[in-house]
Amino acid sequence: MMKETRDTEQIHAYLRTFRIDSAIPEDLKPHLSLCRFGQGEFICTQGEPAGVLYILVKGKIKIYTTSAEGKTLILSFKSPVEIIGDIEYVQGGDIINTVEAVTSVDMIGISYRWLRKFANDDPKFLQFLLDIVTRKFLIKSNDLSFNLMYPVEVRLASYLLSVCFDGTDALLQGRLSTSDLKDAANLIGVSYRHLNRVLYQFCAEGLTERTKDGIIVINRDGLTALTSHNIYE
Amino acid sequence: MMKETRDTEQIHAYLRTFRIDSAIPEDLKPHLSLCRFGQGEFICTQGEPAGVLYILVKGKIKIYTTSAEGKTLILSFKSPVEIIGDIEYVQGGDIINTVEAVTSVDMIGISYRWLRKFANDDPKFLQFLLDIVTRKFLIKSNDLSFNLMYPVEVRLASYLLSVCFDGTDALLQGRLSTSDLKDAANLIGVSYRHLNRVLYQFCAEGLTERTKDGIIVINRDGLTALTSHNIYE
DNA sequence: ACACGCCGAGGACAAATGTCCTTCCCAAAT
DNA sequence: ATTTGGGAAGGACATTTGTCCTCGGCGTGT
Repeated sequence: MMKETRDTEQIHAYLRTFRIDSAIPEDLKPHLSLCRFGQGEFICTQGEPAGVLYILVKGKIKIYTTSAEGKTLILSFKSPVEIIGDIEYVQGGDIINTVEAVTSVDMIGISYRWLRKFANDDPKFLQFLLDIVTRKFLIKSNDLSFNLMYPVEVRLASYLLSVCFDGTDALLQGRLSTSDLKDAANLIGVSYRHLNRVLYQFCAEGLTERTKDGIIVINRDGLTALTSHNIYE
Repeated sequence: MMKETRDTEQIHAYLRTFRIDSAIPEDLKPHLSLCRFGQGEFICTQGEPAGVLYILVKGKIKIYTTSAEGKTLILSFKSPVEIIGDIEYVQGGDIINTVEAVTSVDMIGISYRWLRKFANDDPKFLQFLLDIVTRKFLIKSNDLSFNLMYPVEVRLASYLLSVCFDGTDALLQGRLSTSDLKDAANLIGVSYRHLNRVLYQFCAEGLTERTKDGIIVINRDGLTALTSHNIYE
């Protein structure tokens, strides 16, 4: 179902939009392709061999990991611009996490084969990667500290805020469907049951409100007060 | 109390030992210095401006973060070879975490000033950094999943194992002092009280034993069984 | 309209974890 | 040797979080 094209125009438009034009060596540019994934499709699967570096340029993806026991844990949701497969490219191992398209998604794909040939010694490109990976590290690092240091209440408030005024879903401002909430619970690392309890609290305090099919954030400032300065991502 | 020298012999011996000789551009080599920190000394402090990249070549360090509320969380212990200040170098921000010498410590220090001048466009060096940072990312990523997916019991068992047969402290094989245990609790993100409870369990099951000033790991395989495949770091 | 079935919210209880406090042991000081 | 202080272990209780189950609403098919 994934559709791969070589729409050079489109690809370069994306590169310009996200200002990564200059990070891509000229020799590499002919080998970029544009990949469109449908909603729910898998972009890559944990444990399989890695071979393509993707740049997310449109849509929203979900990244999660599956433990040996089969438990699944959502690690993050990402919007453009984001890189997938960078870690695997550098380390040379199998794919670490599963990535799934939440909406329909456009990605620029670059085969490792061409990367090694045309980009592996290019300082601009390496600096670009380095910037990306250090950013990812910082985000992970914050996540980890945040999870260990703060109670569910704060983490949930923080998460609600992060999706509430995330420009990408302007239509649903502050609105979360039930399935979103389930994902939130998973991301936060707490049972859905307990998330509901905390949500009950939030509603009682007038911070949120329940609707037929989810919740709405009513009092953004109230939630902000809970998280003070610590924001997810 | 930190002592900085230019013992070229020693520095190059270290570089060779850890096979990072080839990652350092020749022009940069004259600007390396050897820094010795005493036990308990701070190598760098969260929030201060960053200026030096350090390579840990001897001794053991502790990395921790302090939250806005003043709570402190141990992120990791590290032995050679490890890089400190890489993220800050790439991102250009202040120091992210506090790093403290657990034992007396030798580090090779390189000023950002010289790095920018002699290494910033060097593919070998950039690849070296990239390798380091992706590794760090993987470790963080595992930590995060591990913490969210497994109960304290498993995390503690895993941690005990990781320090038990970590060659660096061969003399204390499987022996943990009380203060080590406090650190362990902090690292795992659990109260010391609770860690003691779990430890009580372990002792009851014959996995560990209490001594006058700490515990000893008795049954390594038993602990391994608990953690199955998931190992800290 | 009615019956059926699914799914989500919340109740009830159990397990995990945190907080506070008491007790006890050991080491240093007198 | 006695005292004293600090620190560590464990008891008691509170809070958080998980598991399991029930109930009710809503959509679907007839």
